[in-house]
Amino acid sequence: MSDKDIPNKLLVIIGGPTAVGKTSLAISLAQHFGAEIVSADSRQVYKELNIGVGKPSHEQLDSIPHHLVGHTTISSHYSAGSYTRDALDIIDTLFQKHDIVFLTGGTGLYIKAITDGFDQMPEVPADVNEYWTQIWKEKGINELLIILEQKDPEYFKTIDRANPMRLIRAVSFIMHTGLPFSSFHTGQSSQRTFKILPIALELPRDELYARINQRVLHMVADGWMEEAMTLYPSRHLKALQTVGYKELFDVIDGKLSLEEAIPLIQQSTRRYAKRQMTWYRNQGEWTHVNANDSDLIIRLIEHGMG
RNA sequence: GGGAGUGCGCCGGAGUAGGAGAGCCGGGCCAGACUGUAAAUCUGGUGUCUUUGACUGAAUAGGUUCGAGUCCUAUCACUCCCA
Repeated sequence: MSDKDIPNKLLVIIGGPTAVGKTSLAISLAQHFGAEIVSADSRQVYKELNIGVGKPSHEQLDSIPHHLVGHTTISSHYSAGSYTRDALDIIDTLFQKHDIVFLTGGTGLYIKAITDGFDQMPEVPADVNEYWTQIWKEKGINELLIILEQKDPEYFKTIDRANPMRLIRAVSFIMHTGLPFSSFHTGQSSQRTFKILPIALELPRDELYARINQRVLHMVADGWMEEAMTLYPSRHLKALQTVGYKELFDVIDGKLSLEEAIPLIQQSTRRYAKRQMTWYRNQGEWTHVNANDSDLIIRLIEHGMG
């Protein structure tokens, strides 16, 4: 497909680390351009998670249509794969009535799946994954490495052999489908029928870290602890393997006081933000813009619309 | 005022019967990886320099010794006990 065949549809992506100000900026941009917002956040998808994941407020959600926020539940097996299907569906629908759609959120992999696409491959049922997770816990990482080396020597060569999550994924896939995992990694990127403008918001490190520290205090003041208590029975679900909730569950368990937990939550949030910044620096072609420079962003979008 | 103890790299811990170490464990921080758990998971670095190596370093200043982080003296800081 050549450039002239691509319809004049533009997906504006607002990325950047947590607490940089994506949510409110995306809302004002969407209002400015009369558009709607699709979220790309692996934790805001759950209806049970609110305060601690920085979900937009009711007021914000009412001010502009949002998609993929709180549309699933923590007991589902939601993943990057399910997200990709859901998001592409919604984006296509939105482009039927709009020329511009905003995609915003902090989950780099989810955004990458939209921009570059995933290779098509069969689904692996959750219980297969759980089975191999159990094997890993009981027998260790070597058990997985042995299988992988036998069944998919190609992938064995390239995989990070210290990373249990990746190994569990690969072995689960291979044992379920009977096919080598690597045979599905064609690396062919999907051709989208819309243009993409990826903007990564950034702030000086000191400023961002100060905002994070402040935001954690606000979340606690807004009742984060109470939210954590209602979710405590679900603490082993993967949706609850989330910055802050882990620490608050320790408070409920009596391992920490709330006063001790707060600096720890601020710390793990800063570490999370750092990992995100690494992603935006090194994954994909992002235009880096100061988070306060909305004028520049508007000009970039207008230019992108052609 | 008297007594006891402890002092090393961003922090905590372990260890050291004179042959050492820019060393160990954990944390922090910095940097990195990333195609279905991704707020997850994983990796590396963290005295200085001209970096396959070299140099400086164990509170500070001296001393003993072939050799001192380790022993001695003084000083400083902190902790505890007694007044």
